[in-house]
Amino acid sequence: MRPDDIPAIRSLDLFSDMSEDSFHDLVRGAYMQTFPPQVDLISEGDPADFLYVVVSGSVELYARWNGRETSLSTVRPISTFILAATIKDAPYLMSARTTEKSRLILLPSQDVRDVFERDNAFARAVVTELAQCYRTVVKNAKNLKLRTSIERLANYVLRWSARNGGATEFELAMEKRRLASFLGMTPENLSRAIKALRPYGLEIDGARVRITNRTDLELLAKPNPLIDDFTT
Amino acid sequence: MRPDDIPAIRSLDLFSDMSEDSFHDLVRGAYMQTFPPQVDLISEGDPADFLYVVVSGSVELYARWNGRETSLSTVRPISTFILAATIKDAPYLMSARTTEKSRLILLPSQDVRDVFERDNAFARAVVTELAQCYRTVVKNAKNLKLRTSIERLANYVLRWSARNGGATEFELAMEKRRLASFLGMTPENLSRAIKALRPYGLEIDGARVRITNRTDLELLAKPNPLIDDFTT
DNA sequence: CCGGCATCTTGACAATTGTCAAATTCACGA
DNA sequence: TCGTGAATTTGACAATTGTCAAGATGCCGG
Repeated sequence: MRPDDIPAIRSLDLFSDMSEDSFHDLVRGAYMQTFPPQVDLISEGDPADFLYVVVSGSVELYARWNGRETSLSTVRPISTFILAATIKDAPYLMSARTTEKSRLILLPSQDVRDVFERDNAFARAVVTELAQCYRTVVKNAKNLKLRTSIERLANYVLRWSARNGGATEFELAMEKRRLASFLGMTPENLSRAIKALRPYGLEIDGARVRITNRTDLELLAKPNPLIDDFTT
Repeated sequence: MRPDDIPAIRSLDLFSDMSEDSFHDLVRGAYMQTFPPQVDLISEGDPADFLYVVVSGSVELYARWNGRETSLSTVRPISTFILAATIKDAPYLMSARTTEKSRLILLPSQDVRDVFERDNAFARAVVTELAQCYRTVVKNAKNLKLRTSIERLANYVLRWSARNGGATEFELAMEKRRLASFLGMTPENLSRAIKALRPYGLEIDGARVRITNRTDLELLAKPNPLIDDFTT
């Protein structure tokens, strides 16, 4: 593991409060690895051997059933994924693959569980992290069940605009195929949703997003902090 | 609070490991209350003033947006709800109402957070509980995104059959309107889904469920532990 | 036991979303 | 720069799901 990655992950909320000893125990058995794009990291159903930390690049979490596949989330630096499976020592519920060249840290799950048992500050940090994850998935479920695909797209764009400091123009963070899957629709349907939103003040040309009329777009999207605000 | 409710909630995984002192601190400020059916307990967006424990009856967690409403889960005895909001001191993401006459324990959130800070065993129990909640919602999201409404119904029935010890005949645990909402469809669509499953070995007459051909039903439902097994 | 009301079911229809095939655009390596 | 293959878009169509209205059923209180 590169020496300069240590302070980077140490500063994560999940690891910042724990004792120096515990942190040392955690990273002692860890290793860092760089993966090319589109590499399968884990497969749903596998035992949770590692807790992963995305240091650079990005990782897609997805799931399969009966020949169908859906994208559930994208993990960006610097954060961890599959913490719940690691702590519970349960099989992964989601598969993971890199979407681009990515540097990952792999922490052996047994070490994570050992430190979790010993270090109280770490145990509390895990709570905060899991509570955050839980609330994010609940918001996701609300988004899926309460909104049509056009509404989901409109709100997705507004969320990313907010994340970019309220920018009117920015780039899509993933290819459209993946975005469609994440939003719970087909790529064809996403194309049509994009066209349908043009009269409501949204233009997407390639990866370029332009909000031409925020008022109209918000009137249609009706963004709601209890679904769209990913800070609370 | 009735004296005989104390051992009942003390035996919950969430409370069983904590110190006697901590438990006492927790229940000292708690109060127990019995509510009639269809009483609104909390509303999404409200500050998380209490952690709730369902002692008897049942509570529906639901959410609203833009005039639409969807049922997200049903909490049955004995378990808690809205633990994540309580710990994070964040607004509720879901509303809650009793579905029947229910006895609930209300633990002031501040007390829960205080004990969480002090009692390490409790902090770890919270982790286990939250990890469980998280994985349940993830399974739910997979169910919604990967399956059609008919498949969701078929798997719902098989899950409840399993929960009833593999029974071939049992009663629906909620009215159809609520079930439809939970499964992400309209009541009309649920009616049709029920009819569509008759040739596949499922009969639902009123609240009575009869699996007449488990093989065919499973062939259609393709149940999967990574979506349908609520024990892992 | 009956009436009234909510739930559930059904039919007809509309909207949404998915599927398939073909055309077009785009990105990347030779 | 060009060619190749993947991604995206479009059109035509089908399947799924929702909406509305009406009728049937079931439950509860008087």
